[in-house]
Amino acid sequence: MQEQYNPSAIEPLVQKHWADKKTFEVTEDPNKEKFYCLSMFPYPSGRLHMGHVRNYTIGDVVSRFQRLQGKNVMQPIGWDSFGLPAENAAINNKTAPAPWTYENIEYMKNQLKLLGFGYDWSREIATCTPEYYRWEQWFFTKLYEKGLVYKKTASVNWCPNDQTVLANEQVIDGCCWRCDTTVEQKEIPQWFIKITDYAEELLNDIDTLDGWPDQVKTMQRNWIGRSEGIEMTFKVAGSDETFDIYTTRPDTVMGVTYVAIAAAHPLAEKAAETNPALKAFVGECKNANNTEAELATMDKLGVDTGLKAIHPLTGEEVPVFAANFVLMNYGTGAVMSVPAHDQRDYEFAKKYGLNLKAVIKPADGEVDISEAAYTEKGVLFNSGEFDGLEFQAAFDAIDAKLSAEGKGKRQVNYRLRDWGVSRQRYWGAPIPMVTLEDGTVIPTPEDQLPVILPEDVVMDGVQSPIKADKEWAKTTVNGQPALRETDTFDTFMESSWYYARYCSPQADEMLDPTKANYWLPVDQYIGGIEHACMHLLYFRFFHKLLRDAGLVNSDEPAKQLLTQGMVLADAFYYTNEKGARVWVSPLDVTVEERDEKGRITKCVDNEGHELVYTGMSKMSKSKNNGIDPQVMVEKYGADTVRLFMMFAAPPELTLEWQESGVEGAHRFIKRLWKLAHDHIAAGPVAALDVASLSADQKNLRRELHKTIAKVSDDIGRRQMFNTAVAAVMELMNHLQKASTESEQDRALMAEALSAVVRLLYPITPHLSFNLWNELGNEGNIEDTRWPEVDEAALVEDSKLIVVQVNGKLRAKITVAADASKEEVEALGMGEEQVQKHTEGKTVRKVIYVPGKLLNIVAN
RNA sequence: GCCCGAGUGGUGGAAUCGGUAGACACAAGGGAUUUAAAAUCCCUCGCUGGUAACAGCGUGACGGUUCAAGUCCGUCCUCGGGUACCA
Repeated sequence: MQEQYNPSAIEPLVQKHWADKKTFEVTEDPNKEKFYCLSMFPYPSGRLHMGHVRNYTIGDVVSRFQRLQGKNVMQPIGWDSFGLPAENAAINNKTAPAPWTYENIEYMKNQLKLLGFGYDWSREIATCTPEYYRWEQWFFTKLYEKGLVYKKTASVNWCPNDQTVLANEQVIDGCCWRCDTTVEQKEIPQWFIKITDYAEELLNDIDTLDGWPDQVKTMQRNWIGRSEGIEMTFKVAGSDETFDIYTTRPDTVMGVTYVAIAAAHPLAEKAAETNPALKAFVGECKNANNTEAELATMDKLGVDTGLKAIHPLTGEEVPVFAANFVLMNYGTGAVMSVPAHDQRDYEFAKKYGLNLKAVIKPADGEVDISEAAYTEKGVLFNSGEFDGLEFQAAFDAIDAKLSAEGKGKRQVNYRLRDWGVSRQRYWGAPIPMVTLEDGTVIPTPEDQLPVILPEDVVMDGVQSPIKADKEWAKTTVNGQPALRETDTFDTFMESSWYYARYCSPQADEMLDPTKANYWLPVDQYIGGIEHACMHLLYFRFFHKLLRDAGLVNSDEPAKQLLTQGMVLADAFYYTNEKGARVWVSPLDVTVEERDEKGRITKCVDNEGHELVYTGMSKMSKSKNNGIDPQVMVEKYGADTVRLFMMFAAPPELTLEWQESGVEGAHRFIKRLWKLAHDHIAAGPVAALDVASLSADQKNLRRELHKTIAKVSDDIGRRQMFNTAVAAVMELMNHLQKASTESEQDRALMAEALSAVVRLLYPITPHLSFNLWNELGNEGNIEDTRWPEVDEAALVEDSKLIVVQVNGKLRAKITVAADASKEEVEALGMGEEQVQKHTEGKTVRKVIYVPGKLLNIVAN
């Protein structure tokens, strides 16, 4: 054994061993409990970043821990390889998206291997290959046949200068990111999948996701947004036209003083024909960006259409406004407005001089709407026959009346909208639909799948190559000429079922149900919280679609979910002669001065520029503060990088990259290596005889077994890897101070080191792989079992009791483990500090938490 | 705007079910070792007062519940994630 710890010597050898022995390749084994551990697969952007390293280290820790629990662990990896960045990179580098993507995959694959992740590489998939996306295309045609797919027009961001569709990300302050032209909205036909058919089940089944964080479950519930309300019909005065509105506050319906309709509503468009001001407004609204954030924060504008609507209950006529905050695509395209009881309506009414009519008041007082709307639920007044009713009674009564008159009905609505899967981009899976000469649209027949995306293309930066090449779309279906769909799928399609494909990655069908049902559901899924609503909802939705297609037999795709936080780093800049900020990589920064607390007060870069330190921010290109994992692995070794990542923060919080912390992790590993080396160098060890241990030895052994219990719980149940590492560090501090003189001292050290090496194995597998054999153990550490707790070693003869007076700590006493409350109280009262603080007071109450705390309440 | 989180020493964080606030690290300061340095090892380290014993204060802010609150409740502030075509 080498005296010095040298990761660059051991890590490649261990990695080669894993590759040669195919240690992590697994097959279905009905005799073993399975464990499917899945990390969200990466987009092959070029190089691994620290966010990936964090995600995959967590996955590897869980996988290796479960393996030592004796389970049949599958941990696959692949590439989410369709997407927008490949198109941009292709344009910039004058190449095509495919070769750029495949090169990135090769590079990043090597980086993953350097980090020592225990993947079953035989299951690797890339979603941009026809072998993968053909089944997605096939499945889409099956959904179409089931009636779960439909086509409708929907708006996209359109740059009139580039003649191209832009993603939301490519629209900056309403303008094209490339040419700065004002972006317009354009209605085009697109494909949708009816996720709303599953809204109720997706909502209800959240209750079964016991292993998911409450945070994610709450976000999904709100995203689906079930509401109960009433849909009612308004007539347009002096015409036969009607329109519907939906409200969750039917109790306020008597307070309606106007209605608002979308600018794109047929009624508004018709009225605009004879109303120039309205026509101008309708035109403006067409070009407004319609992201939710923008809609909610923009100025609420409207124009009177001149139309009057007839209130379905009072028969009164109220004005109809066209408004920019009502969208034709969402809901019915019209809303009733109750300015007295809705803040948005209140502000709108004040702006346009519309009436307010208060109809709800608090049960115990009067309503005041002089400053703001009264939005609480209360008691109805000013509402004729409904006066005096409370919310639910009013809801029921108004529903009954509207239903009886055929003017409305009770309805459950969802905020969730159907999933638009069409993208007007090249680098994605072609949507397998064709249009026949007579205009009929049908799915691509199964024997013509996959619809292959050509890879040898030239990106002109404007149009998708399969749209630019007019020949590509031409095909023949059932002997008739036909045109292929040239839109591609949203890349969320690929990431919605990859977890199932991993179970049978080479199957000549979408998936092999026998294999899928062995491995699924995923036992542990790990990824960023940013996916809480979209990816994780599509993922759950797709699983139900697979189930209803008879391909899997479970209801949910993943039992347990862990959402990891971001990775931040220090950011520094200086201002150059032109006044621009030049961001300097933290690796090129030298700290010259610190204040008395150790805070940075002066730092410079390699060229001597004095820098401004801006604190921690998310690792990004724009701030030049990304730390390359590969550089860190080369400098410290993979085990150190992994250990630091797991130790620096709990997995769900943001993690601050501190190189001094990495050095600390490295020092710890070196201390362990030295302790093991010195122990081994001292020669053979006798068997441990627990009965003969001294008091000190017993205490040390208790620390050891407490640590085993804590680390097992921290990794296995709590997923607090940081405290698991801290516990091992604490144990190591004890071990380093322990005597090694007697035979039993050394026997105890052998037990401890063999346990420590296994406790750290999930986090530092290369180190543990080595030390396991160096310590004289036969076989590979992968085939051993997690250390067991000796309950007998945990027993304590005495307990430390905290003594408080009125909740303030005054003394600590040690009592026999089986001491009674009376004995503890007597001992506690006898303490000098307790006497002092109870002097002249009467003891009112004594609270005793057995084995822990005594609180004496006195005044 | 709306939905969801987070906020604890100089710093990252710990405190698992309401019961000792600051585990474990990092940084800083002091010391040992060394010709010297690196490395390593030892000590100190929330704030205020005090030589000390000790006392008071202290978990974003302000209130509340409780024998006891970082933890529960209410109001607010700041930062982060999402907001349906970034992945």
